[in-house]
Amino acid sequence: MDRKTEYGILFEKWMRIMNMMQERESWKRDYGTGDLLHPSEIHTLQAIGEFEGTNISGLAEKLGITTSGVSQMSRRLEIKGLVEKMKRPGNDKEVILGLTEKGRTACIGHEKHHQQIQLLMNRELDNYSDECIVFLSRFLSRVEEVSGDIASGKENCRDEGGAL
Amino acid sequence: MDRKTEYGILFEKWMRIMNMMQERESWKRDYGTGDLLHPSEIHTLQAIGEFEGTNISGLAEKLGITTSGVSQMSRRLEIKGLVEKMKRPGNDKEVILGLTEKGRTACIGHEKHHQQIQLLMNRELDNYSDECIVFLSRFLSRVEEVSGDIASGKENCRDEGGAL
DNA sequence: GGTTTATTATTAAGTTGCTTAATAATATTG
DNA sequence: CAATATTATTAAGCAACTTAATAATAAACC
Repeated sequence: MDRKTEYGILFEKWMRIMNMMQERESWKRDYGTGDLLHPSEIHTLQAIGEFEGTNISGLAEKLGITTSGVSQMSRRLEIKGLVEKMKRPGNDKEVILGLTEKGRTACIGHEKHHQQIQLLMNRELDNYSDECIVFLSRFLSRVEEVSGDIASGKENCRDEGGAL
Repeated sequence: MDRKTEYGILFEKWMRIMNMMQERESWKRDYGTGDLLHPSEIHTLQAIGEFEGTNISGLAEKLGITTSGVSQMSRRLEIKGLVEKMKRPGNDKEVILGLTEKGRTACIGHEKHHQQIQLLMNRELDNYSDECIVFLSRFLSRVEEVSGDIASGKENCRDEGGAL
């Protein structure tokens, strides 16, 4: 099989995988608390755990969304009993976020889930030579670079980048 | 550097790329008609072009969404002047979909955009040996397989799969 | 100290891309 | 011809945001 044909097949595979990932973005899951959490909810929860004690605007910055979005999401998580909101001591303006016990449980469940996926990848990678691993690492780095370049508008497009 | 460490770095890279792809899913773009089209709009448009003359429910099946969703999206595309709706001859029930000239222009623009991204990947792949290409192809196939398995519920989860 | 300005959080309303449920119209079948 | 099925649309709702407006508090300035 010639190289160009192989490239085409490879690209199609890549695109199919990307599409799968996008579909998966609507799924919800129980991380061990009995609640079905949406990806955005568990993602926010994880960030609250990682930056425990941060205020709304701090978290907004970390997540790259508006304070409004964080405010809404944290209220939802508070209602579900996963997050605690309290005033920062000596400051009546800022609201700082922390995990409840239940929230911590969900975070641990999420972490475990993450590790399970990583394990799957590790098991796959075990089948290949060192050279392959080095190549794959380099290739993914390049994808990340190029993807970032596109995102920062170095391509001739008005508002978007590609899906590489 | 030992293999396990390399695996960790690789996995992080993979996850970062997946996250980038997801963010990109909200961007809109001008495909040569002056309209800024959302990914879903251009995706639907492309499908209408591919299965020209299909009815609403046929397209819904192809896209894996409800007829209601297709009905709404096709109305939007009709309003934007990209899609034409008409009754199937000899049938007052079915609505068949086709592209307008403008819609065709957008589709061609989309195709070109696709090709540009593919070109970027091809150029990158040109730097590697045949062995690397064969490996990458195999690796992506495995990712697709495993990802599909997870999706069809072969993992111990209630409603979700992983992000491999 | 008091006034202006800035920071911070919330809320209301809007958007996208769907979903489910209800409705209406047309086809098909018995 | 009546009952059933297919098809398309609409209304309402949800998730995960956004922008714009509002309200409260803190900081800076004079």
